[in-house]
Amino acid sequence: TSSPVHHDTAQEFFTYLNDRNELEVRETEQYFDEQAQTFLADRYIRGTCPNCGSNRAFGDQCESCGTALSPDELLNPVSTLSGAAPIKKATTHWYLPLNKHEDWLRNYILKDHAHDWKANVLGQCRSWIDGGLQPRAVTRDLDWGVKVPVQNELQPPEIATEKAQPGQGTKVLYVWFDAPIGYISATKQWAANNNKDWKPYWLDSETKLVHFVGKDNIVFHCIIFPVMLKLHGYIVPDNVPANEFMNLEGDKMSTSRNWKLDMQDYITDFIRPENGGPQMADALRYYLTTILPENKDSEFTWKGYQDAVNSELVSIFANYFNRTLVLMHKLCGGKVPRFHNESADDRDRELMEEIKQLKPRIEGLLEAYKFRDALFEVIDLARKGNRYMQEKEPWIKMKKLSDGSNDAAMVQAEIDNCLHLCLQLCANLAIYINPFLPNTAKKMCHLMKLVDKVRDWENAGSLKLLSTGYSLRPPELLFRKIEDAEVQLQIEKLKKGLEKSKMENEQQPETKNEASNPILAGTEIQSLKSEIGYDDFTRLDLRIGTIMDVQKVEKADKLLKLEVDLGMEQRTIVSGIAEHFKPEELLHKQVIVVANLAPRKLKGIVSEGMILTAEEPGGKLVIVNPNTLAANGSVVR
RNA sequence: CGCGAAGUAGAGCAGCGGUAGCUCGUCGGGCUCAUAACCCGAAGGUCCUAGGUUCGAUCCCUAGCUUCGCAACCA
Repeated sequence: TSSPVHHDTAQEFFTYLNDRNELEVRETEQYFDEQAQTFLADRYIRGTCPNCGSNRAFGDQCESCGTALSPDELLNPVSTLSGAAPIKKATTHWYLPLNKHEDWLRNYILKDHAHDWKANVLGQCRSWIDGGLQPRAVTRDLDWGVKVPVQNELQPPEIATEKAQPGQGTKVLYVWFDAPIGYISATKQWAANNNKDWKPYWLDSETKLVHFVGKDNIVFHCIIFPVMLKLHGYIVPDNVPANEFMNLEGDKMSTSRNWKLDMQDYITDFIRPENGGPQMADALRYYLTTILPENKDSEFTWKGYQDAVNSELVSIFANYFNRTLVLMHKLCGGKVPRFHNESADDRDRELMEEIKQLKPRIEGLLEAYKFRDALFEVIDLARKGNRYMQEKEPWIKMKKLSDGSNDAAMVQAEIDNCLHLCLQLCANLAIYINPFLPNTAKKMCHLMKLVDKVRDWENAGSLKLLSTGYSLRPPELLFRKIEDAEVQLQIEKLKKGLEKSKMENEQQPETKNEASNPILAGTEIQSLKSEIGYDDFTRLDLRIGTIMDVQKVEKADKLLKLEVDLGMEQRTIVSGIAEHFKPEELLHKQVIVVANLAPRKLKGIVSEGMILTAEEPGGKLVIVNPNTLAANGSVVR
């Protein structure tokens, strides 16, 4: 989204809508925090509720009485960023009037797609639409991002008078508006690179647009982006089969905490030629597909990975392929035996039927976005192959043959038929598995000396993929197994990474952040506040304290109630850090306390001070504390 | 009482009014061509809890509990 193509596309998109009056311009007075030099989101403003008198109401809603508010109604507003009283400032923004499109959205989602969208997606959308759609601002006052392509006539008046500060000078497209347009600009770029026309991909009604997203992304892809697309005359999503979340070894994945699967590590440990080769990428693909969180959150565990790979992918699928090829070399001299139609029995015909019928079945599952089930069907076909072979027992028949059985011709025909069918099944498996495990399919075809074209989906179900007399390469294993030690190693690595990130965070704040949008990278470091005098500084009374007790505050996600020993006294401090620290992590830790901050009630508890934390660009909090133990009550300056 | 989704065998998941299923794991047996692989069989479940509707509820309704998301101008 930082490329010129994207900037052009996003600006064109904006201009197109703006020129057709599909956007509303509103000049609003918004609260502005002079210290933080930023306009304040409703939620960043607190004050006294005009309804119940609670002094902890937010700009949009009072937590105490539940009344919906607007920031203007608050008495004594305070910025939660700096603690200062914000001032009012005029600013102009463009809004996308989602409310005007409610009827269209109802038809589009709740009627047209009532039966082919997933329940969680429909539920989420219904909740949004029924909740009343509001115009959404598509621009923001920032000094980075895609500039709003409009001349100065709509720039707010304060620009001329105030000295230039970051965050004031320019209007940019707000991230959520410009990010999905990235899909379009990416298409343009790709088309340019490949000598294609990008237009049909976004304009032809035959094109099917499908967004594969996580559950947190549903409303953007189902409501907001479709409205934008419709207004610009582009096609709208045909489906948004949102997945739930995948966790890792019992905890949420997090880049900043190093609790993640690192691709580079996986490549080093598994995919390097000496460690398994490209098939091991497929091993990961396999496991990930089997735990796809299609209906509920799922969990990646290395043990689960090992089990899935070893006992399903290797033991059932790859082993079937391997034993077939080995047996063929042993019993049929490395060539595909002929199929004796006259000797075929019901069991043979049953298997042939199953091979054929799998094609429509998998197609149906893929069309319904049931990838997990589709892959299961492929493995199940290999399972059927194993069963078939077990029942036919060609190796026993071969013994009979060498023992000088009387009807040798018939026995030979049975062996031929069994292996012929097993081989055709192998070729089919390569085609069926190709959409899921491409590297594996490729290797299978290589071993069977099949050209790339054979892997085309149209060939699935055919029983004539390998012709009689065709000689095949000597068998090679498709995958290696995952050893217990490797699983241990990966888990150790994970834990070490977590420790390491903790250490690093304690020593020095990291600069990397979790934002996926490149525009956000490196730009979240807050600009400096305005200069203050030494006197201002001395007004702060900072003290060393030790946390003696930690409790979660009831019915509050973010609050922890801390008992802090300040030497001369013990203070109760309520801090909004529950999402970043577990109570036991904080117990007995030293902290720096703002000791002379006016007491304040939070969730009914009087908080007598504030503990200092550092906020990293990614939003992660780090406790600020003395390098070595210091006496409680020590003055910090 | 903000909204949505989820809670089913040790684990991962299907099912969604009529004898509770699948994969893996466990146990027992068979086979030996195959990466100790394959095949057959068995054990293992108050289908979150409590009420209700029904001839009958895992499934429908109500309430509650737990988990995860969304909502607080974060895509």
